[in-house]
Amino acid sequence: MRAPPLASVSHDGLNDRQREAVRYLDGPCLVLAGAGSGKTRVITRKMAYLLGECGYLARHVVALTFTNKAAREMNERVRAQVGARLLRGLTCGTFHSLGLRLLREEHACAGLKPGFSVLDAADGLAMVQSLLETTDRARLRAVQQQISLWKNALLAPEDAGAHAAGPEQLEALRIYHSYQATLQAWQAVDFDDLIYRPARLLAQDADVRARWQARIHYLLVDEYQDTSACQYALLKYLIGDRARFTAVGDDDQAIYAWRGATSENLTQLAHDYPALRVIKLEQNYRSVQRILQAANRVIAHNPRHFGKTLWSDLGSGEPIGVIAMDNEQLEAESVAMRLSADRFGRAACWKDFAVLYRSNHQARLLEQALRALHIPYTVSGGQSFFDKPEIRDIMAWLRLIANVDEDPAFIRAVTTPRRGIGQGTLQCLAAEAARSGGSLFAAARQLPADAFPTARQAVAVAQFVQWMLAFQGRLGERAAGLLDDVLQATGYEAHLYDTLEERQARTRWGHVLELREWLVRKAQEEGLTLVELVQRVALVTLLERSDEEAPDAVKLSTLHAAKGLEFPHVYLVGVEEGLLPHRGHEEDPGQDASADAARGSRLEEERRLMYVGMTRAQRTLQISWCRRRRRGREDVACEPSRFIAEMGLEAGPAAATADPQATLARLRQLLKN
DNA sequence: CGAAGAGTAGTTTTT
DNA sequence: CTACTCTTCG
Repeated sequence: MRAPPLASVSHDGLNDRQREAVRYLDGPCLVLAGAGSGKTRVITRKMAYLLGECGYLARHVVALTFTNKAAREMNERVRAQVGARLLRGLTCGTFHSLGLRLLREEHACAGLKPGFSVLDAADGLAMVQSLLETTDRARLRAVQQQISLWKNALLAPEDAGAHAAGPEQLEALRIYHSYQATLQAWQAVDFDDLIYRPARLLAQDADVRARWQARIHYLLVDEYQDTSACQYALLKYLIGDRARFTAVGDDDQAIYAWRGATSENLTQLAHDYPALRVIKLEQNYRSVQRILQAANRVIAHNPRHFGKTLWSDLGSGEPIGVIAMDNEQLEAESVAMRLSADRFGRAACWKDFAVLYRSNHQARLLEQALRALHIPYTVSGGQSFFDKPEIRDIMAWLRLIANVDEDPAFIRAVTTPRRGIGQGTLQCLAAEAARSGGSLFAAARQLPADAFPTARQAVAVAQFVQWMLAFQGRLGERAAGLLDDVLQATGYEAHLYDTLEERQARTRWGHVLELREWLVRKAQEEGLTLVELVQRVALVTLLERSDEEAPDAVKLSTLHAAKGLEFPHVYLVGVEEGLLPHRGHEEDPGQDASADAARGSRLEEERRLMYVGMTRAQRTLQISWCRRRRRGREDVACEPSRFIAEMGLEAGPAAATADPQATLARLRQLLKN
């Protein structure tokens, strides 16, 4: 982060407001931190303050974030200030990882066995599919999302009925009931359960509540505006009457309402804790004035609860560029070329640049365009390492060893690599499981050999069961040896080379070895058992090495994934009606009195997304939109986003009047030489 | 049972 | 255009 000007700070590098936020420990504290106002600095300094000067023991301090990356960064920054020794025992992680830990430690009270599984979204969707018996993907996702929203609103299946309206919601409710029952039968939890179940448990069980409240003496929450009702409930139970906590957030950057977050939690906090000290951070240390002013104008179109006015003394900066391109292909090419020219012209590094967009699929064209000009880049988000089929294959084995009752893992493990067990055999097992009410594995174990159509199937199943039981008995061993034996037993490497082309097999096997390395390293570093490792993997979205090595590369990122980051130069692409704001989110606020009108309209959230994107930029901001864009099959005409008008740029001789197409041709010529 | 082929549907954001 | 699903054949 850029060093603040000397005049406004004292020796400790904090301004008055920031210092107040760090030092205030007497009661509940809410820090309203505008974009670029030094939020991370405050939160890490406060942790250092607690652990250092105030003598809090690390194991009594909990800091919660939304992403693993944010947690890791926070950890490092605090360590740099207080040293590794004082950090031992500190809980600094995501809501989900804290929830997982609580469930693990209190598994008996929660009605779970120690090796319970954590299902990822794909497994959850598969379960909804089997329950709903349809292949309509849109419908399946809608049901899954509805269930997720109910959980985030802390509604059990029994309670959700009161909030379900219409045949579709009632159907979703029916699925919700059986969904939870099936999870319990599998001894599995889904992502949302990692918050939902701990919150319920703390509400119901006074002993558990007392245990955790005694343990947490101070709690800090980052990105508080993105908490759901469920997460807020969890927080309240953890905080207890002591109410020693600091929440940091910015209602203007709330962009996760679609997954159950309610920025009402900000106003709710003042109601629930009348002693709440509210501190506003309004000086922006990131962006030049032109950018900040335009962003302020855009966000001013939203109704706002807290009157923050961000200001900056970093100079006015260059005008914001807005250009229109004929289609997304040209847009991507022009970004690539302007990027090249910019880097040269400003003598900057590649990593000083970011290209931001609304939705993931936009990355494709940009990647192509950048690759064509040999511009190094990294893509944030996108498909995760742990989503790769070869990784899911191996993980299915490990998950099954940890919890033989988890049917999704069973199905995957028993069918890959192919071992003569297919649809027919699985149907046999499913029938038995349905009859006895047990898991597929239990069925495989119990079913006599003559229950299968062919003897071959019976043998294959029996052998698989033997394997599994043998591995299960070795759960206590070191992860490395067990893992190697699993790979050996499955013959996975040979399977890859048998079924794929040489090249592909080699990369995939490489991934498997990477996974092996990662698991073994984790096991050693943090002293985790295989069971713990397997549970944690569901929460890890990216391999950690990916941002450890910091190559000099342009960052391609969705707006959502860009939150919390900053770049000297930002290109914001696809700023059109229908994309940003996204289709179906353009309705004007106010008219309908439906439930989510209270939560603020979707348009407002899209506007905040624009605001987040703009405020990532430190020095220059380039915005582009396309006159035509391919949507599905057909080309459609597009109009510039209303947010461009809302920026209120002075109509000058700047970029608006330049002919981008001509510029493009000129640049193209330039690059040829 | 499993692999290769043809046809078909699909585009928001993520822990 | 691509990725995935369902179908058909060995």
